[in-house]
Parts: sequence; structure tokens; C-alpha cells
Amino acid sequence: MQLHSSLIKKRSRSSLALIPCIIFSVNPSAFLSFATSPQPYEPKRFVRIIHPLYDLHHHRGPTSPSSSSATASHHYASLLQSLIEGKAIEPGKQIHAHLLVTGIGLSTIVATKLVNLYSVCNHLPHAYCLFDRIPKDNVFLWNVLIQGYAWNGPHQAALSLYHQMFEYGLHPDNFTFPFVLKACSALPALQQGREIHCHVIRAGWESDVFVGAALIDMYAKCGCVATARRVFDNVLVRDVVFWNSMLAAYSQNGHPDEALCLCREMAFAGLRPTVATLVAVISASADIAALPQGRELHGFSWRHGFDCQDKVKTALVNMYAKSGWVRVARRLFERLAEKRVVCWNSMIAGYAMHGHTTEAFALFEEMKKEGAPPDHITFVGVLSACSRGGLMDEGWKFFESMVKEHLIEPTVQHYTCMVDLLGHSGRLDEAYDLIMRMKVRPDSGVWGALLHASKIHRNVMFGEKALERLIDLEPNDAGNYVILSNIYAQAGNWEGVAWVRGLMKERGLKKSIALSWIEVKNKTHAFLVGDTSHPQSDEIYAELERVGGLMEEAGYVPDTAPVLHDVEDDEKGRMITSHSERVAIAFGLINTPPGTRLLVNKNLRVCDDCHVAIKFISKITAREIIVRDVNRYHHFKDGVCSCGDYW
DNA sequence: GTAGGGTTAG
Repeated sequence: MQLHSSLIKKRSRSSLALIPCIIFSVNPSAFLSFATSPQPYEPKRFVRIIHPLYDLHHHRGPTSPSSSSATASHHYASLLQSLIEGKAIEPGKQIHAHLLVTGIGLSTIVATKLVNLYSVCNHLPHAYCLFDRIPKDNVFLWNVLIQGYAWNGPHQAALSLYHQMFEYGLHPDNFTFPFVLKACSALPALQQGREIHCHVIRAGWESDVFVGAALIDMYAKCGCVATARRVFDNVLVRDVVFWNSMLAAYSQNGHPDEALCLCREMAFAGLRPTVATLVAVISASADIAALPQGRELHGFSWRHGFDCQDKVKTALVNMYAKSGWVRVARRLFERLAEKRVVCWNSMIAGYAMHGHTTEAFALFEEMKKEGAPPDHITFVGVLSACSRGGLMDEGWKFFESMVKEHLIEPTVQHYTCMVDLLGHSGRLDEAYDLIMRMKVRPDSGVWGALLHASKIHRNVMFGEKALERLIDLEPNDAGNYVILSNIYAQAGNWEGVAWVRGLMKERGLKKSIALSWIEVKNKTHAFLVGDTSHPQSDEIYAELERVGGLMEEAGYVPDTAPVLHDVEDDEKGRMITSHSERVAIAFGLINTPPGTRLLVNKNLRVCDDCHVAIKFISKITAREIIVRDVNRYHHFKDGVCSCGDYW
């Protein structure tokens, strides 16, 4: 027996342990084995493992007697089972060939294992080919194939297989449902997902924790968070992963508050968080720039040893960048052991959000130099940096290099950045042309970008075109209607204003109430417009008046045109000087030592007048004031804002 | 014998 061996390291899915697979070549035909023994390789152990196979190969075992044949089947099946666990496709292929070449043939059990192996290793054409030629009378066989298509696509194939099962008189079980639901999440396919949910209920699996998690994931990916929550409530025996699914559902669908609240419930229920819990919750606090929670979670991660996990670190980088602590984010980023593309993306996007274009571009260059290939999300970050900075030429250059050099097909998000960039420069007709020429279906983001650009450049025609589409795409988003109403008001078209307001009333839409919050001494203080509920209310308004006087001396003229009331139009008759962000800033001024940087958050965009006012405040009080609105960061310093007055 | 969750942009 001539042997030559090579060691292949395969990652086991469950434990991430390294499983050495030793491949041997045996005369006359290629032959192989594997060893799950720990390294270093032990010859004695190897011989014990190879022995039965060696016998089989020389036809000493699996000849005509049925008992021997059954033994052979058993040996091959257990061999294949280990290959499945190690996801070792090549040895599997060789066994398959060997069985066919030597005429040993495939028993049902061996064929099933091969389908399983091909399926988990994403060799689906092989898996299907084999599946097609064997009896399909057990659910297990269908499950493994559906699993393969659900993980690797085409996802539609998983769904057709699921439907075919019924034609064979088989019924899906508690394994089938998670697999096929995974395919629905990936597509995403809500209608089919709902149908499967009905089957789940009929089959009595709705309180199964695995099926439940899959349903939550499916509904979350389809944007139906409320339904996901109903599923969550119906499952009474919950484990950590199940909780994590619901946390992720909230965190990924723009419900960060609910995610944070659920996390507290989870802790109360006595469950210990995992890496996935922390990643979901940290990213939820990043979404609302909840720095106190974010820092608390950072501390928790550190105390429980999660902070050395790169995924947690990346989530923290993202959280600090989004919460206005870019330098802290960068320090953490530098300490990452392995900078994966997501880490670079997170940091680049962080810079872009703050309008730090130079840093964003520099990091992009560094990334390429370090040999980390940028992906489509990297380009979303870089392009949004261009659009924040109004850098038209650079934007096109990046867009073209993405397509030509990096062979990345532009997605709807890239087009959104480009529309934003063109809109920024007032080239609304070009922006509209680009939307018309897009290879992908324009979504609400693209039309939203055109709508905002129309507002800034006071263009009624493109504003109307954009709202027309947005009414179809997100009919219940009050913000869109308000922007067009603003555009009409700016143009003095009061009929237009009345029409839009009428439309909103008819549809029962109300603009969200404006809210600003500021963190002082580790405590968050939130304010509504004209808020007088704070214990320091009198001092706050005295400060607003004092600063207001200085501002007028410096040349500030409050713009009281009706349009200004539209960002926070709930406060009819109230003074714009009491807009929530100004109240929060005044609170910050009286509660922090002179010169301290103020960081204010707002749930809507800053209105035009407040933007002007805050520029004055920053100069008069010699403070750096950072306002994070729903769209971006504004760094006010010495009477200038980093957004260049475009937001 | 087959399982489920997590980082990025807008």
C-alpha cells in the first residue's frame, strides 16, 4: 500500500474545532480515509480507522452475502456522517465514485448520506441528481435537500421541494419547517411564509422553539415585526437563541427601544446573554445613539469577557461612531485583531455620517492597501461620504470604479447616494434621469432622496414626482407628505399645502412628535417642543432668552415664515425658539462647564431656523455643539456647520 | 440522522 498524505483542516460547524482530515491514495485506485483523532497524527489510531475500509476495498467484506453488504453500508454511512460533520466534500465525492466504480453500489442509507453531504457542502446539483434517482419515502431525505437550498439557494427550489413533498404523501415535520422558513426569509417571501405558518399551526408545531425562531426570523425579514412578536409570545419554553431572534427582529427593523426593553425582560427571565445578544442590543443602542446604554453594554461585555470577540468589538465601533464618539470608535477599530470588511465598513460609514470625508477616503485607501477587498456596502459608505461633502466628481469616480474595477453591480442604495449627490448640487433633472435609467427598481430611499433635494432647492415639480411614487411605496409615512407641503409653502402655493394636509387628514396620518435629548452626567434628559415639565424649566427658558438676546445683537433674525413650523408643526402658536433641540441645548449650557462640547439627539430633521440659530449659539457661547438628527450629524463650531448647510 | 440568532448603508 503506497500512501501519501496531506492534511486538510476543516472547520466543524458546531464547535469550530479543527478536524484534521487525512487523505490517502491507495493503489490501484484512489482511496481515502479521514481521522477525527486530535493532532498530532497517530499511526496506530489511523490503522484502526482505515482497516474496515481497506477490507471493503479489496472485496473481502461487501461481497454477495446480505449481512456483509449491510455491514458495508453501515461502515460507509458512518464514514459519510463524519464527512458531513466536517463538511469534507472531496473525500465524499471519492467515496461516491469508488462505490460506483467497484460496483458496490449505493444502498438507500448511503445514498441518503451522500445527498446530505452534497447538500451541506453546497453541491446541490449533485445532491439533486442523486435524490432524483432514489426512493423518496422518508422526510429526512427531503429535509436535508430543502436545508441545502434554503442555505445556499436558489431559495425558490426549497419552496418547490416543500410543495412536492405533499405529492409523495409525506408531511413536513419540526425540521422541515425551520429549513423552508429560512428560504422564505432569504427571498423574502411573505405570502409563502404565511402559508407555511398555517401548515405549522395545523401540524401543531407552533410552540416549538426552533420552528418559532424560524417564524420570527421570517416575519422579521419581511418587515412584519408585530407578527413576529405574536409568534414570540406564543412560545412559552424559550431559550437564548429564541430570545436573540426576537431581539434581532426588533434591532434590524428600526425598533431599537423595543430591543433594549426585551433585553431587560430577557435578563429578568434569568437568561445569560450570548455574543449574538450583545451584538443585537449594542446595535440597537447605536441606532438611537443611546450612549449611556451603549457604554453600559461595553462595560458588561468587558466584565463578562465578550469584548474580546471581534463581532462585539465591531458592534461597539459602530455604536461609538453613531453616538458621536468617533475617536473612541477609531481606537477600538485599531485594536481589532482581524479587520474584516464589516469592520472597515462600519468605521468608514461612521466617518461619512459625521461628514468627515477626508478620514473616510483615507481609510478606504488604507483598506485597499491592506488587501481587504471593498464590498458593495463599503461603497455605500464612501458614496455617502461624497454626498455628505457634496463631492460630485469624487462620487462619480467611486461609482465608476466600483462597477469597472471592483465588478460590483450598483444596488438601489448606491443609486440613492448618487441621487442624493446630484440633488445636493441642485442637478435635480440629472438625478431624475438617473432614477429613470436605474437597472434596479427604485425604492422609497431613492425617491426620498429626490424629495429632500427638491425641498432644499425649492423645486415643486420634482417634489411632486417624488411624492407621487412615495405615496405608493410608503403610503403611511407622514414625513413625506410634510416635505411636499413644505415645498408648496416655500413656493407660496397654499392650495398645494391644503391639498397635502387634506390628504394626510383623510388617511389619518399625523407627523411624529419632535423630541430631542441630551446626556449630562450620565443621565439622559429628553424634551418636547416648548417643554416646561423639566424641574429646571425656569432656568432653561431664562437661558434661552439670554442667549436669544445675544443672538439678535449678533445679527440673528428669526425666520417666522409659516414654512418653518412644518418640521415641528404640532405647536401651533408656540415660538420656534422653543423647538426641542434648542431647549435641550439650553439645558446643556446651564448644566455643563463653559467650553464643554454638547451632544444633542433629535428624532426628526433639524429645521432651517434652528440650524441658523444653533450656528449663532455655537459662536456666542464658544461651544462645539453636535446635533444628531434623523439623517446625519451636524457639528456646529464658530458659527459654521459641518453639513455645509445641506441636510 | 436533519435545526434556529448576531456586525455594515439609507
